[in-house]
Amino acid sequence: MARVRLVEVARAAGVHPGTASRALNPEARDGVSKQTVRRVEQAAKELGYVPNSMARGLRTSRTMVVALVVPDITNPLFPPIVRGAEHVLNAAGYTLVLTDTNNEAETERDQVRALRGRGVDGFIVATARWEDETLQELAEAEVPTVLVNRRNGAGSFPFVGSDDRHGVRLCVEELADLGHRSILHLAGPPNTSTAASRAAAFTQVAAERGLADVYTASADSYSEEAGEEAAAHALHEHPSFTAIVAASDVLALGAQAALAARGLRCPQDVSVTGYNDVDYVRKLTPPLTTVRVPLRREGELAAETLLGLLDGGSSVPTQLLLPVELMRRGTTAPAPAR
Amino acid sequence: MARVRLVEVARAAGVHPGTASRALNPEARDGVSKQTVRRVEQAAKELGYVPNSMARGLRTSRTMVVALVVPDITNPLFPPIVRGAEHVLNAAGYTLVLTDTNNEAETERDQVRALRGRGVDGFIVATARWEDETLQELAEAEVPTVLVNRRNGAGSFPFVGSDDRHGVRLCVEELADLGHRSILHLAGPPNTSTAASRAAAFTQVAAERGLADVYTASADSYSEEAGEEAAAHALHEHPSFTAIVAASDVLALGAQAALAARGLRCPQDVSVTGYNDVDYVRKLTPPLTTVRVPLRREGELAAETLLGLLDGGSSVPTQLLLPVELMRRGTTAPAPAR
DNA sequence: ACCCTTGACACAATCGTTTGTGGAGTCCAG
DNA sequence: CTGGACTCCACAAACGATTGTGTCAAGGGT
Repeated sequence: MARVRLVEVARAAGVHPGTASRALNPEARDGVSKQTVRRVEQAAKELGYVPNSMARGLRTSRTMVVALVVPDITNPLFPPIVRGAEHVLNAAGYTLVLTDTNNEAETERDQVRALRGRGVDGFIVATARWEDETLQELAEAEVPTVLVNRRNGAGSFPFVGSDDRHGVRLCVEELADLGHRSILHLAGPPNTSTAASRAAAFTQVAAERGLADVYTASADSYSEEAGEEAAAHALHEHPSFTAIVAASDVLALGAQAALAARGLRCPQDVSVTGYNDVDYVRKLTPPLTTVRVPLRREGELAAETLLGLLDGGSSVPTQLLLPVELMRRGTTAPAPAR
Repeated sequence: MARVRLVEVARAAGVHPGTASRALNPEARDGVSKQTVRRVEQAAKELGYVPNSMARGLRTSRTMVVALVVPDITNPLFPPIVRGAEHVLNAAGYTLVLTDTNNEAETERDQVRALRGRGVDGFIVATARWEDETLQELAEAEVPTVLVNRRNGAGSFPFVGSDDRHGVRLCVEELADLGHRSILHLAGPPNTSTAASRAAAFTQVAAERGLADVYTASADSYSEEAGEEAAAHALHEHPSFTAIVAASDVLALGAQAALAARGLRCPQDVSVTGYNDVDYVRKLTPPLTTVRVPLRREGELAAETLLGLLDGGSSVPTQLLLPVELMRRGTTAPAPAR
């Protein structure tokens, strides 16, 4: 059963295809009589007409497709974002293509180029590095793009993220209130905005609270192994820490592994906080104290922002920071007496 | 900077667009001299020619896009599948669109229809129910489709999954070997193939091992809450169980919750096994004994199968069952003396 | 010397929409 | 009764590729 085309609908309604096209398109329905619109719609419904989006795309050069670029869909940070974005995109008639860059700048570049060739209308990018050539390409070509979760240095794109500084503040203050004076910040890889702003917030808040014995160690990536390694090294140098503020949940897990390796208990000996409140960390024992980030909402807002860009034209790049919340759980406790 | 079209490449190479098209297409390169092919390729590269996939799609009615349908990308079961599928699809020049049905049959139907309208070349479906109208529609329209993880009753599509029966056998035998005689099977929702085959395997193996006191309880969905409820109910009726074989990891978590609610410890009082070996269950305390399923491989194979369908035409529907492996961890222990 | 084959390319139709333009009809005012 | 002003629609040209069918020349066989 071949697909029914616009011509058939037009014939059934006794009008010219062009007229049928306008009748079906709410934007252009002005020049068509109500009568005709009804007849065409009727015919379309009866024949089960589904417009051929390639023909349409060819003519209008809009595909109604947007791409979402993530480093690794396996990382529980991203599925909620994907979900949120897909939800609002679908509602607006867009289709979401997901692309997983495997955390490699090169694959990312290739993927994005391929997608551009496919005529994708816009990008939501969750992989931004601080210096990011892919994003630069997109900027130069003026491809509608919005950044989510992380941003780049150039700052030429709208960005939807969360209030990193406040999140870290919550952690540090909580720990300070619990009596901790000697705190390690386990930061993310330096080429990411999240790592940078969280680290900056850490030193600032530590200073505000008069914490003198603080230190920042950077992990090479947002992975448990990198976290463990960085934490182990830092703990070796500065065994005095009684608390660790990790820049992400997986880093916190790495930190806990490093503590365990040194025979330190969490939270009795050393408190640990995570970041993101990824799905499962509340089920661990002890459940991880962490900062809840509204990931799904980020995805939704990123999509909405992109939609705005797509039909509204370009406005001033928005920078949207969603509020975060401290989830007090089992990995934080009063500083041990020494 | 407008995109360069085939005409421009042709002009640059001094040939007709039609010839340029053939020169660039490895399939049709026969009727073109090596000389010309080289000139055209050269020109294409210099001008940075990227074919307009909509124009091409309109003409060839192939979009080089396949859709992957998942119930909930937030469920850690699916990201590895997505990843595997995307990997092989990309390598073959295809683009993957992800669609999350939110576990609702109706959204699924709508999404699939919309995607069909978009001219998607094929589907990989991970949401199959035993009786599935969406799949029936796809079958009737003869849309290239392969099922992954779960299959439907009709069996009209190729399927890539894992050896459910063997996985359950491993669990039951392990528990029997540990001395358990009274085992509960916490099954998934009855309209899924995974639930059915795992439950069938359970009763079969239990019979083989001469286990008399066995019972199967079905959860309404693959969710922790449903698992807890079903397990709580079963434990209320049959307090004698010393082990639970859950049909999925999240169900196992639900079962553990139900045990805790009754004041029973795992594994000292009751052993529990999960299924799938989803990413984080090994980090729980105690780490979950479960069946490892090669999810990523499933995704890869599903994609390969679909590719075969797409250019090879239709062969006999394959049913591919990957081997599984028991991960002995902390939630299984010898049966307590009574 | 003639015809036929064959290789290499040009030509033009085609995929299914959208959209600028023109034309037929109607209505009302001058 | 004529001439605008409208309304509603038909016509046809795009969009950018692919592909069946010609065409032309060169080459080879007899």
